[in-house]
Amino acid sequence: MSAEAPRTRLDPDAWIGGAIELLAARGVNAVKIEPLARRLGVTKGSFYWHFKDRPALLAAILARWEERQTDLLVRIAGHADASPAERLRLLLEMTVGAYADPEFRNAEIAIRNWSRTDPAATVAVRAVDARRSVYIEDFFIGLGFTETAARTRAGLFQGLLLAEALLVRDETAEDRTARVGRSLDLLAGRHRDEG
Amino acid sequence: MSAEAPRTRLDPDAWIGGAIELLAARGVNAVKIEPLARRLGVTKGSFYWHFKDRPALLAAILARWEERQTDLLVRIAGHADASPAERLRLLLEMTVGAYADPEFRNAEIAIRNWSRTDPAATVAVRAVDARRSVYIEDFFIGLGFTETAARTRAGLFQGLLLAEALLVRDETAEDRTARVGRSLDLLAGRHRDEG
DNA sequence: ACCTGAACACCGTTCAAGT
DNA sequence: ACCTGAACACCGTTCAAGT
Repeated sequence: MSAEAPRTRLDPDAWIGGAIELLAARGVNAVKIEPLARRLGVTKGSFYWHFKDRPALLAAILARWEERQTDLLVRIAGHADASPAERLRLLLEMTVGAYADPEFRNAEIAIRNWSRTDPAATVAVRAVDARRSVYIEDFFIGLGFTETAARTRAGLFQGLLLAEALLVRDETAEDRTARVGRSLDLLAGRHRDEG
Repeated sequence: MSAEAPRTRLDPDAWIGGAIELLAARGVNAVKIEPLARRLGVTKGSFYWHFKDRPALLAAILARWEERQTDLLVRIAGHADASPAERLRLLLEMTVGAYADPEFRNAEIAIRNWSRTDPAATVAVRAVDARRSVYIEDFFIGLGFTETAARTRAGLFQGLLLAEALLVRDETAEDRTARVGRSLDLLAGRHRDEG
């Protein structure tokens, strides 16, 4: 019935979504109430209706990230037809590759660095890493490695995950894909790269 | 001749040193003029005698880091008696391990995250990574791998470097050392961890 | 040559008041 | 139920003035 311009009325999710965009683009410290309010078309005072303060917003971001990472492992588990090696590749591509959730692909490293200085972020990262570790180790055990060997290789896989997210490389997309493929083959015990 | 209390008079290096402490402890965005001035016992106004502005201080930090990383590669090259595998372990330990320069050990990841949002930091990180890559690849080539295989393994080694710097693990120091040892053995082509 | 002190702009937080 | 607007504290930057 109303003919007036749509008044901007927000819910906490809208603030969290906007906050994650800022986080991914420019780090935790760019997640500021006033610029965020401007982006959302409201005054900064209204933020405090939805959240107690800035730390409460940051906690909500972490909760959303943890949820998403857990979902991801569940989704991969759903690929009943995929081999352990294919699941590893899926995990890599869904975390840092082309199939990664764009909302979080760039947020991953921002969150990881944030965790160096904020105990709340440390807890979230530790939880996600621990879940990933168990998952990845199980893959390698599924490939026939001993528990010790699986832990070693899982550590290297997680390193690869981080390196792909973090390192700036002068490399074409094809070269990257090929190199990642050889890396996974190496970790999985095949040695196609030796030739 | 003067009997007065030592007046606090600083040079640019003193500001850079204090800035790196803040960077390592709490990230780039904690490198703020006013708190830094307080730590150094002067007023913030005096900062602008030594530096044009905050970006100029940040640029000086990056220059110092690049210098240090280059020095590190040179120092390792000086270990004429060390095998390629031992050099890799040295690089790892001097970058993230117990032998790392304490001024920069914690700054490493802070700088890397910083590079996601600041082009000047991107340039510095890219330069350091490129130099490290060449160096590490040469180690693997020295171990008898083809260029392609060396590049693959160098990528995994850099990942390991990042993982050790970044990941929060529930692991004793002994377990960590053993796992890192097995990781290096695996990358170097030995397979002691299979047993 | 280096530092102080006062000034102004920007963001976090609060809160009384609006709709 | 959600938003505005004004208020106050903190940090970046400038600059005239001190020693």
